[in-house]
Amino acid sequence: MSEVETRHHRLYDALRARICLLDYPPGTKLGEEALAAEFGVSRTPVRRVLARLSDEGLVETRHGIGTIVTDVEPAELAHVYALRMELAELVGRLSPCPPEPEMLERIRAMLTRAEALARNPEARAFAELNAAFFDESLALTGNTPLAETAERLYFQTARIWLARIGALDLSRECESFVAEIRETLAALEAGDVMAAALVRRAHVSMSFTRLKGAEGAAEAAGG
Amino acid sequence: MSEVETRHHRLYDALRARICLLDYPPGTKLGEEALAAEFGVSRTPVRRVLARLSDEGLVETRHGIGTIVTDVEPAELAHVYALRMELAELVGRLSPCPPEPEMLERIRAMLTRAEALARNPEARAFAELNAAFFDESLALTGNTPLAETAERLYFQTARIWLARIGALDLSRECESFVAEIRETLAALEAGDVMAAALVRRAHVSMSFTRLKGAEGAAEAAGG
DNA sequence: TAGGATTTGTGCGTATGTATT
DNA sequence: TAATACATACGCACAAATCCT
Repeated sequence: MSEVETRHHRLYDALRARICLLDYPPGTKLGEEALAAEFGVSRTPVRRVLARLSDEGLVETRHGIGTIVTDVEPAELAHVYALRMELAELVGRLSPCPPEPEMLERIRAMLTRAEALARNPEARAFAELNAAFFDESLALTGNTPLAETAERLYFQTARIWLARIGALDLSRECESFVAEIRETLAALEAGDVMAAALVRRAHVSMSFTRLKGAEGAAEAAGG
Repeated sequence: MSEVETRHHRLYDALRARICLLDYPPGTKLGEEALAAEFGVSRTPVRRVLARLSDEGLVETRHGIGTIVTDVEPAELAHVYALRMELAELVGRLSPCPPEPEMLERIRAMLTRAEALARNPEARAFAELNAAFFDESLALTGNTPLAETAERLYFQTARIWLARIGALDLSRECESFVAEIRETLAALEAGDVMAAALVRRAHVSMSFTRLKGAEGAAEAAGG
């Protein structure tokens, strides 16, 4: 990979992570000059990265105003979740890849961390571990376009889910996550990728149901 | 829409169409300077569009060499088709939208044009009509992320299909297309979006099968 | 091997658009 | 309403990379 591409990825990954972990919550204004100074480059490569984030819908750039981290409307959120559920299942049906031993080892390590997290819940550590687990799940399909699509959709809504997690029961979310990793591990150790995919689909569905419930409760309470 | 965005879309749509209709076949070098001169802008907005096309995988930009229209490997092609089939079905399951009368009218007009094309096959006109029909099909779902994903995948492989169409029986492709429009129209006139989605899935599948058959025949013949 | 031609990447000054006072 | 501040969009000149002779 060329040095240009390396730097682009470094910038892109850093900004995307900050957006999705709410270091930059929706509405945050990202100054080209400030980012350029922080990363030790000029405005040009920064603008290249912001353009990509804009094409992907994570930020919105407007002439004379700035580059602002976007929010996601509830209707759009529902659509993304509905699609993510279907894609999760497709991971088990289109070119499923049996997991390598190293992958199982990594997931076991995640389970340990998740269990510790469940005993001592913390939103940000939860979000990071969740993202890492999602990243592993993408390796279960050899269908590259499917993996790329699933990843894009995950990053489009991860930050919204994290933003609303205060309204949810964080410890309950952690419990559910631990259960998901356990069930996934059992499926993968049996070599059943389809079962792992169905577990994931079920948990995406439940996660969205809890999200909707929390939203409804917040609205009913006048929030 | 701002003037900046308007120009961006004009450039983007133009270049994407040229790539997908094989005005720029894979391997073509797109010069920033030349495009800037043709569209009466400087290199900057051209580079903005080429960056987007690069992120979407339609071109590949390399320092010191140029921006080159990509090709798609057979394995990748198979993955994209497999995914497109599934997404075609999802159009009927996720937020299906009953078609408006104007849409039916437009599809009837397409049927007429397709029938004329079947009597007098022509690859480029076929490709354009096919793209227009696909565009209409996206309106059948209210799930925006699904529609956007389906569109991206369509544009990733449309040019490959068109490039290989010489190896196929063009008149047979036209016949199949006429049949697809007829069946789709029947389904939509009955208000059955799911049936229309299944028709589409079936035809995407058959199209890929014919493509594989032609590839295999070409290889067997030593091509 | 060297050097010139060509092409993209970068840096920065300027133009343009927006919001606020 | 006008002026000012500030941010992005643009265009150009130069640097860096590649190819060909």
